[in-house]
Amino acid sequence: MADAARDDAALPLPAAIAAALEEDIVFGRLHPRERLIEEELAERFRATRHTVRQALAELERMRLIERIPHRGALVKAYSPEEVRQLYALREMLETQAAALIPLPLAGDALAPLHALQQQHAAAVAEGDTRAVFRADLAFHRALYAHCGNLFLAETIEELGQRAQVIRYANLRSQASMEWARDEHAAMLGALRAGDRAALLALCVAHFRPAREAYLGQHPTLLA
Amino acid sequence: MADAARDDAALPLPAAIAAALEEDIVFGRLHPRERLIEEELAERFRATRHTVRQALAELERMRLIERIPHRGALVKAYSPEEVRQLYALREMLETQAAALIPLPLAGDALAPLHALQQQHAAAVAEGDTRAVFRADLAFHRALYAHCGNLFLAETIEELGQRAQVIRYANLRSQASMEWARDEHAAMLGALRAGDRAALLALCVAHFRPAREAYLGQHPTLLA
DNA sequence: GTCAACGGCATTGTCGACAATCCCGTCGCC
DNA sequence: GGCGACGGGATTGTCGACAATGCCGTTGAC
Repeated sequence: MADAARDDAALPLPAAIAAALEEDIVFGRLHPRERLIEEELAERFRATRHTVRQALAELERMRLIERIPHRGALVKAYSPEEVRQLYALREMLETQAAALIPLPLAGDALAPLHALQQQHAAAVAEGDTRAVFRADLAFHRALYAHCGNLFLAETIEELGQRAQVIRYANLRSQASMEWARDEHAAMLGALRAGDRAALLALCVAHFRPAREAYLGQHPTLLA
Repeated sequence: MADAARDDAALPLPAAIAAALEEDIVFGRLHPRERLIEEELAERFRATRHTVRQALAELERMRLIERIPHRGALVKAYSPEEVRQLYALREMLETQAAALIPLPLAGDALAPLHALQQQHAAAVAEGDTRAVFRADLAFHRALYAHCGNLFLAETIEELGQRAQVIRYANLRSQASMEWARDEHAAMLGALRAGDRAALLALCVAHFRPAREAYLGQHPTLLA
């Protein structure tokens, strides 16, 4: 079990608890199938059980946990086949979205993306994995927001959330974080240059490795 | 405001309330922007406010309503531009899914679909719009379940739910219900014959009209 | 006459306590 | 010795009451 609540004060309490648990799941401090007990969490976060309950509902909405009536909440586990299907859909959507981004991207549209990329790079440099995680999410959201279709962008984000355990398993290796950083930079270059083919290739190449690594590491996870 | 709770007993109470409200929204008994007041609903469904709250959370998850903290729940409204984007994504996903269904579909895979189509046809014959609505949902879910990608099927269903107000605005016209029925039959034919081109054409043609009708009818709905 | 501050009312959000459910070890019967 | 019924303990679900919030009409000052 992980350490106590991080002070993400300022955001509503249930959201803060959900965020903390989300990180616990992403960073493997809570493993698939592990049970989440409301009262324990309430104590850990010094909140009422009611508040914890709301946080669990939020995590269920994000599909990071599964709740079985009268039985409680489990960290969700994906079978290799599910991972393959999830990634197939993500690839299809992200490819489509990348194809829809107007190119070249105007300078004032590029600036915020660039700022996010810098944030990500800084977090990588400091080895602050939590910040890397958040910055990476923000970068990808901002990137696909430019596809011009609100629903497509939302769907991509939701599926990305579901895949978090897989996507961010590599946050333990400095090398792969640096890889991601450099690919982000390359994407910005393609956006600026208006090089559609390069952008598409980068988007696909960007998330394939995580899938492979996960499937290699959990070869026969039954579920 | 609509009439009292329908006896969808047997399913958990919050789900039953959510289903009833869902139908109210789909059939236009609750219009976009209309406010949902917890206590009124509690009285109407003879449930506690707590139960109603859960139902609202469920409807929010389905994106049929919007909840603003301390201000309550509103039936969600879509601007014409949002409708266009939503439909663009739906078209893309349903086309892809239809392209992935293995053809021709084996007989024992066809049978359940056929049964659902019959249910739909029966409901159309009786003019039971509620049943038509439910049967149509079931038919499409079963159809796209055959695409072989769980997540794609789920995503299609979720986006379909979000589009319900648009999709089912035509349930007030007997003619369009009969149209839908005939198209379902044609889809089954294409599945059986293994005619991919026909299947794709049907899937696209099947939901375009609802979009046009909605956009025509709500020409400048601000939002 | 206009505008800002106040206060009452409708509504939503949270709490603590209690009820319902399920898992699992124990007992008794065959 | 195996197996089903029973029951205790842990855990989740629900309730009624109370607190917090925001809207809106009213008031009063300038």
